[in-house]
Amino acid sequence: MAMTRRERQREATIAEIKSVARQQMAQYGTAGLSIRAIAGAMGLTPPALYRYFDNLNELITQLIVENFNALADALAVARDESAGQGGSSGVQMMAALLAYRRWALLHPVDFQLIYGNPIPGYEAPREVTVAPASRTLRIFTELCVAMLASGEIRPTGRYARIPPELEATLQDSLKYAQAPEEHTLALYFGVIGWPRIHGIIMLELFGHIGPIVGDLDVFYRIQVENLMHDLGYRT
Amino acid sequence: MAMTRRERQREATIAEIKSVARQQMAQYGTAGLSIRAIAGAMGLTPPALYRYFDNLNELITQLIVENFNALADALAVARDESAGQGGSSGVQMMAALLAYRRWALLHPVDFQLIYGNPIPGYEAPREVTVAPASRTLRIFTELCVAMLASGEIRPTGRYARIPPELEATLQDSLKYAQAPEEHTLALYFGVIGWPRIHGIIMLELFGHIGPIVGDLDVFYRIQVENLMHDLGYRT
DNA sequence: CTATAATTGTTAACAGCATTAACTTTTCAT
DNA sequence: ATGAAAAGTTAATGCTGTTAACAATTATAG
Repeated sequence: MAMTRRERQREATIAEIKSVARQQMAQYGTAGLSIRAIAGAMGLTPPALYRYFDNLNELITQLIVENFNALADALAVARDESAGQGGSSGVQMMAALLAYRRWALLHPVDFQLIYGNPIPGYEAPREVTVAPASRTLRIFTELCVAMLASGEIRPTGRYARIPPELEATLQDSLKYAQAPEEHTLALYFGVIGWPRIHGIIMLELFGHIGPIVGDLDVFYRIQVENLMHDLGYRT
Repeated sequence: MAMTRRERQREATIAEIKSVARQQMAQYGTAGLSIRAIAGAMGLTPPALYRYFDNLNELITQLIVENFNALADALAVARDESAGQGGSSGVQMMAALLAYRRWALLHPVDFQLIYGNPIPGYEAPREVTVAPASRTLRIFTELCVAMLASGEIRPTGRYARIPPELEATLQDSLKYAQAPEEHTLALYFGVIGWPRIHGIIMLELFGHIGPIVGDLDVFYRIQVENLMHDLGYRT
């Protein structure tokens, strides 16, 4: 890992580019992402940036990857903090679910960059983004595994078993992720739960439900509790 | 409503602009929205379009309004068709919920235009978009009113009563919409249910859950049924 | 220590974008 | 038929990403 002086310099410049890009976006929205603006803020001429990125899309892609990772990290931190305070798997799960929204509200532009339609004409290359993008769901799923194992969640009724039409594909997904087959129900709970909270945040970010329900902190917390309840969580 | 010949011509031109804009967007994504491209396709010079729209943003805004209305219309049609076939309120509700996704899949770009971050640097003026944007939630809410009134939905447990912290604001929202106060629970169900299906579609559109669950038609249908079940719907 | 190569940066230019101003043509109404 | 209103054009401004050609800097090998 020994880096020459120049390599370190280069890494620093790349980091600065991303940092400035992030600032610009936070200030002016996803529209603020402009090669010329970044270069200007760094005291460079625009073409200089092309020594560090093939083009603007590549820069965006790297920002997206970092955002996916930052979100997943935030979830992991929230989970671990909860665990450190002796929180059960269910408590950890709720902590992670709350962290999902907290991160989205703290970094609305970054959240839109990964879960909205970031830049017109730009399509994120799946082969690069899939892995970091999957981390979020995996965290939720793993917590579901723990909750099922500990019996904190005792699913009943419709939620007690996986819909047969979906079971095969879900199991394949687990195989692909090298996870044990018994986790299928947990994965199902993951893909059920994730969109439930994601939709709230999406609509909140664009102001579609805020004015109606008023206190979105409370609303979100209750929906998290509703989700846990529906999955069979009993306090 | 008597229109002069010139007024009719003008309306036709405006309609053509929007139509071409829609085509361009459907083909090249939200990025395809370009004054020059539209003008080119119409055999006009770019500045000519400024006789019909103050600027590109205004055109986008009008497209957004039309999209909100088109989506709500699609829901209403689905609901009415179901009603015409003797469907109960619950069946109508599920028809509307399925229509929400169907419209999104049929018009992915239009859906992103209203529920994603459409164009960088563009922010939809709320005073114009709020009304058409609210129609969707209203349709869901009204169906919840009907389901509650007919007893098709008998909410239990957590869903039996509105969280006290939210009740006041929800009632205010009803007053604003000149709806009777007894509909508060229905409105609550609306703001619960809408994000639940919205999140699925958002994640589906960006390819985040498709590969995992496989058959999204089935997955979505089951989640609609889960939602209905959680709200207290018993077949 | 010097010469050579690699790296980093610059200037100039191209093509595309939205938008405005000034001017011309077309169309309608008095 | 005349004059006003509407529609469309050309020319220009100032943005954008990107490329090519060239200059300066920096590291490495002899």
